[in-house]
This record gives sequence, structure tokens and C-alpha cells, in this order.
Amino acid sequence: MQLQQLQYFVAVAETRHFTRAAEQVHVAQPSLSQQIRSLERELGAELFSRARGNIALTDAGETLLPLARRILADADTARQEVQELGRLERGRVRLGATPSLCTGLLPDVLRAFHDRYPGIRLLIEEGGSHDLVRELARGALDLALVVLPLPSPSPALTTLELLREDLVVVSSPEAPAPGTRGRSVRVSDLQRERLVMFRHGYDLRELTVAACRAAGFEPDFAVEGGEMDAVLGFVRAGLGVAVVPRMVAARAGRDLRVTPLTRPGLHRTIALAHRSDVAPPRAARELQRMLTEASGAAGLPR
Amino acid sequence: MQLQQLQYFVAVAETRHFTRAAEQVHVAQPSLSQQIRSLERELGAELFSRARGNIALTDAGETLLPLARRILADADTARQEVQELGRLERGRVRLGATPSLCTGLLPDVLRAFHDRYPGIRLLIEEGGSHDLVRELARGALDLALVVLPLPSPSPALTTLELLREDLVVVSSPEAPAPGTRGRSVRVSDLQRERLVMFRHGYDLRELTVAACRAAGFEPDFAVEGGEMDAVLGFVRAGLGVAVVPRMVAARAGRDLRVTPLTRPGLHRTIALAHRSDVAPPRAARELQRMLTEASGAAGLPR
DNA sequence: CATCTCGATAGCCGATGACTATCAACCGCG
DNA sequence: CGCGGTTGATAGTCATCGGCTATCGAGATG
Repeated sequence: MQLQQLQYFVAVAETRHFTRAAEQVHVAQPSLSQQIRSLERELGAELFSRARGNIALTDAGETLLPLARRILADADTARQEVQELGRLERGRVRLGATPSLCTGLLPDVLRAFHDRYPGIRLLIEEGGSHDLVRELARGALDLALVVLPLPSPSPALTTLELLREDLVVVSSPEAPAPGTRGRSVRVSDLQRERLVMFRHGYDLRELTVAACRAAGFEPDFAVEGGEMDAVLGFVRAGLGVAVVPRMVAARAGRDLRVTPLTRPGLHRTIALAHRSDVAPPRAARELQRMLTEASGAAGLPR
Repeated sequence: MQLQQLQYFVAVAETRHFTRAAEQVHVAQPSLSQQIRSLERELGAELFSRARGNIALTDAGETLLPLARRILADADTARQEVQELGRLERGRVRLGATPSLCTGLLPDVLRAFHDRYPGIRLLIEEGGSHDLVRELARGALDLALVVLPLPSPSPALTTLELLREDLVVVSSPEAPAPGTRGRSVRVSDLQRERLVMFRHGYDLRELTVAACRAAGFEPDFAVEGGEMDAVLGFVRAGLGVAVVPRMVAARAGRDLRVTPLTRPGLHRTIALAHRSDVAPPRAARELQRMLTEASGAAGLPR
């Protein structure tokens, strides 16, 4: 039994006429006759009663017809759906990102992506780099925005650097400016400040703590454990200062004092990770492209 | 897209392994690879991510899989159903019969047929010969039990004589026996009787009336218009006598007097009719066979 | 009776799917 | 670090099959 034979069969059943059915399916009449015969032979039953000028379905034909129609319809649907997938009219991207990135780079790009491909569902998983890497390897994510270096690097993952972000110190405009030199602040100056610190899992936490230790002191937390918004809120309220990406600080509005770090300062490298062994789906590749483009404009060069 | 390709595709999707899938579908691995490739080319999308030792479905594959399964299942169902039809495990026979035949020959044969082929639905249409012939020609019936000669014979119908039935006179045991000679009665004797007559449409009505006229008189109806059961009931109640097939009279029980007609008496020829241009369905042919057999035993020879 | 219609048949040809042999990449093992 | 083993891809060959044209044959038609 072949799809083509079913198609021929349905054409004959509909036209009740071999010659016209042959025209309808764009094939010579003998070919169609032959295929119908072959289908009948395989099924072990006549499908049509071939009374001259009065082709009619037999019981077997009557039984087969609805199934044949359904099979052909399903085959059409299959073709349709796969092609829509290819044209990014449908589909899904499962993107992981660290919380700080969700606040920074992501919203604009996701907005642009969704405007361009409204049929693609975007599933965002917010989590620490460690979790994201695991989910990627499990195949539960197509792409992840992570901060380099990865906590558990693996050859199974390919990373593509997107951009390097400066970190800055934010503080309440009402409190005295941090540091001693006004325009910028050194890491060591943070020893005199109390910090508002993210919860465990934020790469910014590890990064900041590591920087303080490298400068020879243990940071002093005024409060710790919040998400990005909470941290900014605490800072705004004057509980302490925080080290955040410049982009986040810029978005946070005017009611925060932003003080850059003295050179070389602190940075973090944001990268896009995906499994090395399988190419990400079309839609994920397209999102990857848009992210690369956006961050290229935003700034890997600098 | 071909059913075979879908089968191969599902096999690979299930085993996640080309070589094992090839074994499962009894084909060499390169053939399977090639078919999958060809399917992918036609659909314009990769169906599998071929990471060594980790074959996985792509989005497109994931989309196709459920449809492919369903298509294959439908194809199986189709094969199954058509074959059950051939083995008379399923199906239907649409049989027409005149009312008097429904009472006579039919019940036993239908019982035997149904016992033997419990999966076949039996649809009986009771009607006058004229209606039955029309329904046959329309294709609304597969077979019809009719009384010859047909009111509107047509080359489009083939008839096969089944048996000749004697007609007898039935009367109430409490009334005086009809006729004058005790053991049998002549048609002309019916002039002195009042008849219980079937409704229009019964061949027995036409036949009896024609016989009376041939004998030179117009029959006198005590009551007319009933079905077979009603007629027998009226006769039993003593309203009059009736001319019915011997087989019906025999079934009607002891509380009816049965008087044969003097030779040559009256007969009717029962035949099986079907369209000449198309062979009846398998199940109908089988019922035809059983009817022929049963009536052969019952009596065409005599 | 000639003609037309329409499905079946015959014969041929190119496409295609299956096979064997082999390659290439990757894995695990010593 | 090299070496078989595994596994999917590739190459080349061949038989099959589906498509085509030409033609037949049975009914309908005028």
C-alpha cells in the first residue's frame, strides 16, 4: 500500500471515472488503472465494480475510502507542519539565562524576535550558570546565555562570546558617594562600604566576592539573598551599595547613583552556549543570530 | 513521502539507532539511511540530529512523529478491515423481500446466516416487488427476494429462481370447510367464500385476484388491507378464508384449517434478484448461496 | 453497422530502492 | 597514542517498478 495508490484510489472514488481521475492526478490512465489493480491485489479485494460507465465502490472500497482520505490528509498536514517549522512560522525556543541577563540584554532582543516570528513560542528558564549547563546537556534547553568562565566547562558545550560588560557600583543618591576620588571607585574602596548582595546562584555574587578577596578583604553584606530588582531596591533605599552590570544600572533609572570602577575595573563576559553535538533547531539558530547581532552592536569590540 | 519512508522514520525514532532500525524493518542499513535522507530532502528539514551514538529527533522530526504513527496505524487498520470484510467477519447485507417471504422462507435462513457470520449486519427491507426492484437498481439493496414474474422486468436485473410454492386456502376450524369436496378446493369454489385479503403491494393479492378473475368471478372481500399476521388472525376469527403459501400456513399453527387447492392449483415462483452489472458484495453472495441451498432442500425440484 | 468511449493490456524505458563494499568519524581500550 | 570496533554515510551495481505510448475490446450511440 502506498500513499500514491491511495491518492489514485480516492480520485477514482470521487470522479467515478478512471480517465478523469487520471487527469486529476496528472498521470496517464493506464498507470492509474495499474496502480489501482496493484492495490486491489495487495488488499485481496476489488475496490471498484467496473460496470461500463458506472464505476462504483465495492464494500471494500467503501471501507477503505474514509481511511484513505484521512491518511492523505494526515500526510498533507505533516508536510505543512514541517514546512511551517522551517519557515519559522511555528516552533519553540527554549532559552536559559542567568537572572542578571534576563534583566539586561534579553528583553529587547526577545521583543524583536517575537515581533519578527510571532509563531515561535519563547520559553525562558532563569537559573544559575551551573543549572543552565546541566539543562543544556540534558537537551532541556536549546540555548543558554551564560557568564564566562563556566563553572563546569565541558567539551559537550560550545560557547560563543557575545559581549563584555563593565560592572559598576550603584548606590543611593542620598548617601555619600562611595570611594574617595569622586568620579570612580576602586575595588578596594568597597572595603569601607556595606554591600547589598545577590542570592547564591548569581554569577555577580561570585564575581564580586572573588574581586574583593583578590583585593585582600572579605566583603561586608548589609543584606543578601535578593533577586536583581530587590537588590536595586535595597540600594535605592540606602541599605548599601551593589556591584551590577552597567547595562542594568542604566536601565534602573535616575534614582540611583552610578559610579564606575577605576581601571581595570570589573567585567563579565557573556556568552551563548549550546550543545556541541547537535545543531540547535532553526528557530534557536535564528535567535542566536539576533542575539549575536544585537550584542555586536552593543559592544563586544569595546 | 511514502508509507515505507514513514515506517523507516518511526523505526529510527523508536530505536534511536539506524542500524537497529534497519534490522527491525528488515532492510540493509544503507537503504534505510538513504530513504530517511530522501524523506528529509522532500520535507526540506532534517528529521534527526545524527550525533554519533546519540540519534535524536529534531523539531521537525518531533512534529512528524505523531502524524507518521497515526498514518501507519490507519494504513494497518485499512488493511485489517478490508481483509475482515473478505473473511465475512464484518460487513452488511441489504436484503429486500416481499412481506410474505419474510414470514416464510427467510427466518430460518437468516438465523443460520447470522449464526455463521455474526459480524455481518443484516438489513431487511420489506416491500412490494415493484419497490424492491427500484431499490435494487438504485443500489440501495444488494439482493431481493421477489415473486416472479416481476412487475417491471429489466435487463439490469438478474433473477435466479429459488423455489415454487403451492398456495393453499386457510380457514377457521370452526367454520364449515370451504369447497364442496372436502379434501381440496377449486379456485372457482372461492366464489362462494368471503376472502380476507392482503393490502395492496402483496403479490399474493394480485395473484389471488387474478386467479379468481381467470375463473370467471370477482372475489368478495370480507376485510382487506392487513399484513400477513393480521390476515391470519382475521381468518382464525372466522371473518373469511385466505389464500396463502403452504409454508406460511404450516407455520401458522394448528388453529387454522388448511385446505389444498385442487390441481393444478395455484403457485408462485420465488426468485432472488440482484443487479446484473455489478457483482453483489461477498457477504451478499454468501447469503445468496445459503438461500439457494436452503430452498433447494426445501424444494425447487418438486 | 460504423463510430466513439473508456477501461484493460502490452511493451518499453528511466527512476528508484535495495544490495554489497567501503569510507569516515568517533569511541574505548591497551 | 595508536588500533580495532562501531555506526552512519557514500559509491556503485542491479532488479524492480511505475510511467508512458500504442492498442485492444466491450458497450454505448447514432
